[in-house]
Amino acid sequence: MHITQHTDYALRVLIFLASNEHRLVTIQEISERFEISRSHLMKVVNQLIRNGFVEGLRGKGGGLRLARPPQQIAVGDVVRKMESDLALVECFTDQSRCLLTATCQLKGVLATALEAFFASLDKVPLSEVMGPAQRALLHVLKRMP
Amino acid sequence: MHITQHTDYALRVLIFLASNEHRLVTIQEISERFEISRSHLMKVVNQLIRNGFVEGLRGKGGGLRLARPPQQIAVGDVVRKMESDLALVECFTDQSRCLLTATCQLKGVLATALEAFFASLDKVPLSEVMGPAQRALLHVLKRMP
DNA sequence: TTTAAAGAGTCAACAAAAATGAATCTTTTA
DNA sequence: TAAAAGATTCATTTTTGTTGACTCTTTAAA
Repeated sequence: MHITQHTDYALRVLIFLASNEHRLVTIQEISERFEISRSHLMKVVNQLIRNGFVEGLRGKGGGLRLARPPQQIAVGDVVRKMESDLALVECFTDQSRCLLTATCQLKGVLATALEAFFASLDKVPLSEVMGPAQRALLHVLKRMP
Repeated sequence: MHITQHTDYALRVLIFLASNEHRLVTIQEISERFEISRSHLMKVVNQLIRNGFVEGLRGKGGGLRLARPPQQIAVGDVVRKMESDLALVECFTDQSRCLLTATCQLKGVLATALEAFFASLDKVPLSEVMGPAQRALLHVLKRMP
């Protein structure tokens, strides 16, 4: 049972962007801050952009920002979109050759459990994993003109 | 997000044993039935025995049987015991070097979701994943002297 | 209209984890 | 006491995930 580091990084990038909502942040900056190689991080960011969580502005003076306010981004959604392979066991796929398939109910039971996992994560918006200090900052900024 | 095939096999072995509660089943037989190598399956069975789900009787005429009736074995318990590494993300471990650690609440959120996953599996006893036909057989056998 | 700053994509190398099975050892009971 | 069962160890192979170099494309500022 693992979430790929890819997904882990994605969440951290989002948290970082949420903590810097008032400005554009470059991949360069994040890669330095998190001590991850730029090109590696790029792939993570890319997927975040393709999935509509982040807006990437190219060209001089460009950078990244959240596509929506952090209150409207559910952690569950991010994990679902970033984890490409959610087949918990072989028999989730079409080419299963498990000899119990006909009779066993395992697949449904595991699928239900996976839903429970995501349902739990869906309840949590990005703004709630940011940490108190950063969340407070978010409130202050909202009041500013 | 994956469960290892190891765990998958473990569940299948248990289902098979539950479907043959009235007799001893050898690893040999299971390996033939599931088309898995004997020595590989052995490791799975071994772990099942060490965790008290299965009783292994050695020597001539020996074999395997469930240590408890299938109604008393929760799927969640099996998965928990078979999956050795339940650290969803790096920061679950002690040596985490995530630079957000101090402030971010991700760890707790993911841990809660993982609990929800297992809570869902804990509700399901082995007897419920066996398939209707086999379960019916179980009832009949219970009534026999 | 050029240039530099940004993201996008491709590719190959590397590392870690999981799966597999051969060979050998131990226990036990018919 | 021999044969049938599980137990253990080890090495190999396969798969998956991680990493980063290199090159391409876009775009806004100078």
